[in-house]
Amino acid sequence: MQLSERYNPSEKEEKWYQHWMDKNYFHSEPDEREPYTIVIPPPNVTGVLHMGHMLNNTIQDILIRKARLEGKNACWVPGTDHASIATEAKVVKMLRERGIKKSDISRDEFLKYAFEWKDKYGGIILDQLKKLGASCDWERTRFTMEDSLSKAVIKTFVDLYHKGKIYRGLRMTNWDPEAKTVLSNEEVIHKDENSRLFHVRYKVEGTEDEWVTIATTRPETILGDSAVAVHPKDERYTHLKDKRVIVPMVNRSVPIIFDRYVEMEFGTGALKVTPAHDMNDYEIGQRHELEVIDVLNEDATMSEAAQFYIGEDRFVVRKKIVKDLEAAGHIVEIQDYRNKVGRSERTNAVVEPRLTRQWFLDMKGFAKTGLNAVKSGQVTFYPEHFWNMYYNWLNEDNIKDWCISRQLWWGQRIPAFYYGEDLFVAETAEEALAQAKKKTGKEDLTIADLQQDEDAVDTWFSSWLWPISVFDGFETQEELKYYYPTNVLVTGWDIMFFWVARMIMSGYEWSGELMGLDHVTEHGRQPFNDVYFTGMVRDNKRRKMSKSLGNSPDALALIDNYGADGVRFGMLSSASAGNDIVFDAPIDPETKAVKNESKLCEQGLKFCNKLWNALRLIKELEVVEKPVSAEAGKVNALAGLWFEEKMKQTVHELEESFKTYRLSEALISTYSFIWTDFCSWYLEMVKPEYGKPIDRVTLDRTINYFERLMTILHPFMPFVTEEIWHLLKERKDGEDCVISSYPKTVAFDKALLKKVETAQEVISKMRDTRNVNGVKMKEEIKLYVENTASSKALYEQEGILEMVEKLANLESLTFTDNEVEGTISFLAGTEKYFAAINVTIDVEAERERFTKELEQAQGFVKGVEKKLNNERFVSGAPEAVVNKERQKLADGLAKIKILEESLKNLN
RNA sequence: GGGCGGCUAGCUCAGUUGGUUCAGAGCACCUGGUUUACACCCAGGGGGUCAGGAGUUCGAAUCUCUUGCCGCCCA
Repeated sequence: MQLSERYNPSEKEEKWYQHWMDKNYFHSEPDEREPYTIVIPPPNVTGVLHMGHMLNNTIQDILIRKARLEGKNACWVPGTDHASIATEAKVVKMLRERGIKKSDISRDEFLKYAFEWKDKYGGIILDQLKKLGASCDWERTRFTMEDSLSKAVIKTFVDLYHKGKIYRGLRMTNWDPEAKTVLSNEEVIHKDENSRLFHVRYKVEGTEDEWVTIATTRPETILGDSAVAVHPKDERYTHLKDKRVIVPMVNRSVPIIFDRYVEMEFGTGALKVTPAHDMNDYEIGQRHELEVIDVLNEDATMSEAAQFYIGEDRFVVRKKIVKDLEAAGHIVEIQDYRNKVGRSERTNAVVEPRLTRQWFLDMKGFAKTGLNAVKSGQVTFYPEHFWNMYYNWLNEDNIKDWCISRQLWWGQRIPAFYYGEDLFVAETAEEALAQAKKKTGKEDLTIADLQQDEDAVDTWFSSWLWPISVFDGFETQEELKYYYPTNVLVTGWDIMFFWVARMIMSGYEWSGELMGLDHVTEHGRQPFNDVYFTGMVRDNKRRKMSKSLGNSPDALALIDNYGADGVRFGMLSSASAGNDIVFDAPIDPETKAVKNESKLCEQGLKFCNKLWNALRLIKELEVVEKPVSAEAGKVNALAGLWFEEKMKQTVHELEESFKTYRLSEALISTYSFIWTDFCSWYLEMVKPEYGKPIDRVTLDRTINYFERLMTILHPFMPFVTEEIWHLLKERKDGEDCVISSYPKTVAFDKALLKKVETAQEVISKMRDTRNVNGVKMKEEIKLYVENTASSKALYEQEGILEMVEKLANLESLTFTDNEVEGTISFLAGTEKYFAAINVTIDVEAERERFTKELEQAQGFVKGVEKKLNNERFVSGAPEAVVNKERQKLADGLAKIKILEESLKNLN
């Protein structure tokens, strides 16, 4: 067979993905096997694949593919969430381009356009996941706005309302003036920004020239001031008790109030109070029964109540009012200042505190449940320390009620119906009507008399149901009972509050009601047993990679350049759980644009090529029935024995890594097992001399090992392993790597591994000796080993001697009882070797080398002796540790003896 | 202000209950090698006071305290 010189990912990957799809390998139906379930943290329907998705979904795919190989019923449910704010913005934009204003069309018409948009663009990210190799059950693809999932949202809303956990109230809320909707606290991102602190003086009422100076970063809100507050203990202001000041411009007389909230050290110690536009001022206002003057419209332009600048934007007004105040002599000082500014997570607009009437979910009980789920171990976090962040948010001192209503159309409409002052919450208008009739006694009421709430619920109020709703769990529990609790949720820690915490809450809220007490008592109420938090993908300046910063490489371009396998390797090899990863995509110094290049991904591609070349070696060998020589037979047999044990050892290590989600570690172990142990040692052992054939038994065994390696590597690099799997031998229909079987963990022969390791050390030392002395690898040389009990024991293992001869390219390896004249000696293990090298020996250099080694050995022995002479160590440490120390001492002493002899012989 | 995480080789990071010469990997670097599966390669090599200090222990990169710097979460 003729194989191309290099592995070419692009031509293979599409072919195999299609093959897996044709075979329907990713589809899962409940059966008698143990399930292994993952629900995807639904990406945003407006999203395109970015580095975070690649990391996150590579991890999920590794876990799900491994479970599949282990014979479990692996089910990975994909899908998207409807992302109300982001999508509504996109749809509004699309409409604008078509010359349609949102305000001119009805809610239903708008939704029609929105679904149209979603059908066109909403699946992009899922198609991109296929390029990455994600083995999702695509038949199960769900969307948070589809019927069944929407019904679940409505049902749970009504349920929570009747349980008394949802209420409606007038509160200070976070207003996004761009999206024109309220936000939850979690959707506001606070960051330090440069601003200015303005010191403005207000005249004390009834005086000619007495002033109180306040400090503010938001002078435009002065127009809505309804008091000036000072600290009751602030002596600078005690004389102003019961006095009033005049608010500049609007000339409103407002009281000077005394409130302990005021920080005396900050600014001038006097605080302007604007209850309508600041969370804290609102509270002060309530305490002192102050007037609430709302000077802003919903789009953050000045309202009629402001009296000035009506209809102008708040930031424009900020500049104008400073000028006008200055002209009127009110500005005392302007300082540069840094303060926290809250911006909308989605639109980046500066969030405006605003008094609005909204729906809230009472979080007290939920928070307790959420905490307990993790504390009790029913849900386990990886890495553990994320518990701290979780606790911090959920503990009763910090938890805030969740504002769940949004002033948007793209989302599930709140099932609340108003009739005058009365409110009816029901799953359908008909039910609400029935309630209304009962309550009012008016039998002739119709649906048209009821007014449904205009708002939609927060997107997260639908995605928190995801682990249940993707199985249609609120309608029928058959699938839910099989797949729930899911095994693991893989997500970035930045989404801990949005998803992780709330999914846990909803899981505990409804799993029992849905599946019955007996069922959840046995299987658990938690939506997932484990949570694997990934880190954020950052650039080399440690900034989070994002589209807006332009510092993220194009995910698909990376796949084009290195293959999905290469990219998966690159993503994962740098990603230990929970730690942020610095991705090495370089920046073009000229264009300043990020290049779609990566050293890590390149390493992945090179690895594919290494595998490919190992395959080429095997495929191009000529085969005979018997080994070409007795020596070859012995080496091949040893290679087989050894590699079998080495594989068992590696599988054991991998299992340990997987258990605690150390996937990066697992990949590196697999990589070095294949590259170093298989290619550099095993294949070199069994590889025939140039032009010679290989015997069939060895070749078959080698193919068998290679095949098992492909299964082990498959979860990490699915495409190249499938390709090689098929080229290794003829396969029957359906005999594919993706569904092959993963090796089980079994005990392995440590003694044999140790012997081969020692032989490898001899070979390395011999190679080094050649290197140092400038002896070519091709030149065969004679090597002697001192005849000792331990060297005898080593070479009693059949094949070791032949292995050393072959890989060190020796003419012979023989035992000797004496020092061999005119040779260069070296130590390997506790054995002394003499290499008959045809060079004049530099006695001084040799002496130096031995002396250095001797000093090292003496230092080592000294340390060990100190330990062993310590009573408390010998009696206190475990016996195994003490024995190891004794062995170390013996080995060290033997080494010293040899080195001393060598030095003596030099003289 | 409350809390969390990090500081280990030039760079990016591993190091699991303290115990093997435990100080490690990859990249980068240096030396040698190409008719031989692979130069996307092979064989070797150099390089670290484990941020500083103190403590616990027979024994500390690992546990405790403390100082410094960096990053993050919450207010």
